[in-house]
Amino acid sequence: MSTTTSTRASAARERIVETAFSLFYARGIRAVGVDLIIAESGVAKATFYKHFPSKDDLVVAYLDRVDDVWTAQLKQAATAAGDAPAVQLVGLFDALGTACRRDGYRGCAFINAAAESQPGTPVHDRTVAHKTAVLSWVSDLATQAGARDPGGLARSLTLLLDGGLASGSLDASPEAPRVARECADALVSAALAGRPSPAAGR
Amino acid sequence: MSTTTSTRASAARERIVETAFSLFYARGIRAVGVDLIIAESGVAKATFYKHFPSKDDLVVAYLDRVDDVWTAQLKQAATAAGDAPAVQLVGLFDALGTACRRDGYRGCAFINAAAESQPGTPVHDRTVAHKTAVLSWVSDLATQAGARDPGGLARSLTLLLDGGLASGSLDASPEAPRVARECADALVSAALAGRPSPAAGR
DNA sequence: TTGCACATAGACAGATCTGTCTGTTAGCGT
DNA sequence: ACGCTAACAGACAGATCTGTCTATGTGCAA
Repeated sequence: MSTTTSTRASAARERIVETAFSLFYARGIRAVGVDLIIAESGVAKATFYKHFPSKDDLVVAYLDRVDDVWTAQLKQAATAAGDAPAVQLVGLFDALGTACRRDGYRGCAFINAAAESQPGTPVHDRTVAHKTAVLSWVSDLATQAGARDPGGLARSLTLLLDGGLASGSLDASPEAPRVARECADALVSAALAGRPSPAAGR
Repeated sequence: MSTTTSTRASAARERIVETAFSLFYARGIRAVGVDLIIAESGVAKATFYKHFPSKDDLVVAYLDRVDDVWTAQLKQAATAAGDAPAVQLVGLFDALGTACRRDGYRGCAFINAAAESQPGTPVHDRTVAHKTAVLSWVSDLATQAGARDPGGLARSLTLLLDGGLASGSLDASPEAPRVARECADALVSAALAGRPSPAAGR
């Protein structure tokens, strides 16, 4: 087992991805050159290109990192709200509020990346995959909650979530996440009306 | 009166803005160089820089153009749906469906532009101004409709709209706009429950 | 000790991008 | 007929960006 190797490789690679995470998000992907990332992460150019044969490879790694982080925050917010799926569907919106409040918040990294890439490219595909994964997770939750139309409810909620993510950076007020959460609450309640049992129906 | 002058000036300027409109939207702002716009619009470089001293000036003109077009489409969809404000609040979502169906659709030009610019710059400010204007228009409509909480309703609806605009480009299915519209319908009905009169209440 | 895998340092090529500058051409009003 | 203004054509400077290449250093294992 090449523990030593991969550990050492990780050190440089990890620094690169970490730096890319900050810079790409804060300034945009095209606005940040590899030279800056190399300088900022204190890595040699050859090392950089050994780990990431092209800039796009790093961008993909960046998006994978964002996916890990954001998905974890969503799930954490959901479970923190309670055990019942219906409660979790609303609770996940707390992650939105937390994200928008963080300073340096600049919207959804995926939507931003999609804005800078063409459909059909690996980078753009990553965005689609992420949004699909979130939708499917919310859909499962809606099914477990016993919603009348789980797919439709999930779609509505993710629409609201994406809207909140997009608006949050254009609007200093904390109103957007709050309204999104309240709105989600109303939608979930409506979708569950008449089947208030904690366990899924039938 | 310099009618002649401004008419002539318009010809070149108009071609530039029109070209920028297509290219910036389709490929992203940073991805399109001024050289390409100059070539594509068949204009001399000196002429370009006479009308737009810097690329950013053109980007601002581009966003102003998008604002005109999109705002008109929203209002057209709203009035086409009917005269009652409550109906218009839902009807405006038809513009979303139409936009998403157009091919080459690549999300909201403003959100995309914001993704490529820094807060505090003229370009970014344009985005904020646009979103603020839409919110305020929807808010007026909600007030006229006699909604319980016009501001909150307007916020919810624009959240849904932005979410639809963002998701629409990541998701080939026409489901997002449809769900957004249905969801808007539910929200408007809920906000108006108990005051079904076409004229605002009290 | 010798070799190997990984890292550093930084010069370099080639493309591209923004913005400037020079010189020429065409239409319009006086 | 003349001059003004806008437009055209395109070379040029300077910066920046991606990606390659050479030369060197370092720690671990056999």
